[in-house]
Amino acid sequence: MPNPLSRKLLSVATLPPSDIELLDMIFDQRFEAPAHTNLINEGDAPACIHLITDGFACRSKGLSSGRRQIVSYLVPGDLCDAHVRILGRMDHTISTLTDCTLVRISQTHMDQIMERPSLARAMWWSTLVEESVLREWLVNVGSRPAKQRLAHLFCELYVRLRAVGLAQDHSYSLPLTQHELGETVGLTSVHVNRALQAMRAEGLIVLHQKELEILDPARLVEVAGFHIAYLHFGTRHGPDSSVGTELDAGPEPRRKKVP
Amino acid sequence: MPNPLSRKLLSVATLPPSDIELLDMIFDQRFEAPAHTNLINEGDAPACIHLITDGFACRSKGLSSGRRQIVSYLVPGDLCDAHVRILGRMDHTISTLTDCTLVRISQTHMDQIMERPSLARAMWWSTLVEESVLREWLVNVGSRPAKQRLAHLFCELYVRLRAVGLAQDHSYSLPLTQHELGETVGLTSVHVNRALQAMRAEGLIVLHQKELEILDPARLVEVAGFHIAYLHFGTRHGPDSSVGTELDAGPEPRRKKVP
DNA sequence: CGATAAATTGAACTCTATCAATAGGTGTGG
DNA sequence: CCACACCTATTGATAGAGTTCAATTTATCG
Repeated sequence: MPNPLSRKLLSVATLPPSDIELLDMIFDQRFEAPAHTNLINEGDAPACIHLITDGFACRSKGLSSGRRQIVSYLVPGDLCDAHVRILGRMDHTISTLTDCTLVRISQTHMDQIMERPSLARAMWWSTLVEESVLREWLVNVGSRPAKQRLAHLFCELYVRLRAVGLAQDHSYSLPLTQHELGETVGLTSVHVNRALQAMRAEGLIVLHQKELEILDPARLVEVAGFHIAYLHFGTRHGPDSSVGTELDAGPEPRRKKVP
Repeated sequence: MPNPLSRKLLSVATLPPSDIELLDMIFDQRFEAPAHTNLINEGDAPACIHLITDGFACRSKGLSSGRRQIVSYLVPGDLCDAHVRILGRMDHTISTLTDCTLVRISQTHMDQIMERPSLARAMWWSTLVEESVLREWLVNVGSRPAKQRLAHLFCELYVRLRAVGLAQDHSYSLPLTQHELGETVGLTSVHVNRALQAMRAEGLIVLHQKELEILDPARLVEVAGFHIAYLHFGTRHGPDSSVGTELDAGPEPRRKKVP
């Protein structure tokens, strides 16, 4: 059973055994954090990096209105801040959503990682994918109605969780409240509730007891307008690009061409 | 008169003269692109990198509904895709918004740049800042009402344009249609129009003939909830962090603390 | 079992979209 | 220089999506 990080990186790059060993070496200083804990605050200049081994966490920014916007999810295998050092200061907060187990990676270890070309490259790949996901989230929140936003989020999570072995049979554990889902897709918990019920009524999904089941994958993908490409699985490096292949709505129809 | 790229990078890092020379060497293969041209399409695996020298461009993603969402602006000094090679395939489209003049940078040149440690670092800094801006845009679209979205966008653009010498005296050229502004902040052109009028009526800004004037900077910043930190100017490297200092609303009041 | 958080429901209200029509600007060809 | 065509901005009326408030029910947890 590989560790979540190497599992993730291997899904996209081929790494020499020595690199994988290095990744495993790092797995000693593990610790737990209860749900709803801030791991790093906006404005901090953190000294070390976190890797999530188990549980859900998120990046978020708080507004003066009291509302907070979740800007990304961190699931097992995700690094919290591989590259903070370059920016020097956090521009957002990282909090656990559920009880998490994490691994702290010292800057020294991180430097060792970045010295290995294939690891450094895989690491950068990972943060560029994060950026791509961010773009898709912006599209989601900026241009899709409530039901589609949720549908899209569910598709993405299915693919991401499946890649780390946390989803099977079109269903996975989604330990978030409707309020948190709302903070993610820019909706009220009340509205999230009603949208979920509508989706349930249409036989798309069931979300019950923190367990999400996708009843009609094909239609969910279609409703969501979900195109897996932005997750960049299996692009360029690895031969194994099968993951999630099944969850995608063919190519986007071309828009009116710009002259 | 320095070139826009080195100007931008110098604002955050100290570069040896040889690095600056290298950046200037690259400035030969310049070309023009008319407004509304796609430079790179979603799905492409581009062979070279573009740098904007003059004009506005954007990254966007199109939906099957026909709507497109602009996910970031590219202004002079911005590189279109420093690191596409790592992902291999574009997950979004890059188009000009106005007539642009660009510089094409070959992969060879790019490799040369990335071989210089301080340039590579500055380059990565630049893409991490882009990611930070993306997060802020997500917050903008996900949690702010129409007027605030526009206000926030105008603040950001002021700071960014000023950093490359394209804004003075709280005013700058904003050569976008209201429809394009809408595509940016997730609103209809009609609604953008009304929001702009309201802002004008309140004495916040005037946008006329593609020229934006900020009438009341302090209040605009306050309305927008604009906090300059996410642009990461002057963080860590350079001594010159004065740029845009004046356009910021003090620290965000702490939210209710998570236990 | 009681206490607290989460989910659900209904009604009223707000913001934003849609539709449709008018006015203003800009550029082109005659 | 004018007239026409086209794009952009503006306005009004109407509909829809999403929010707010408040109350109720259902889970969850010690």
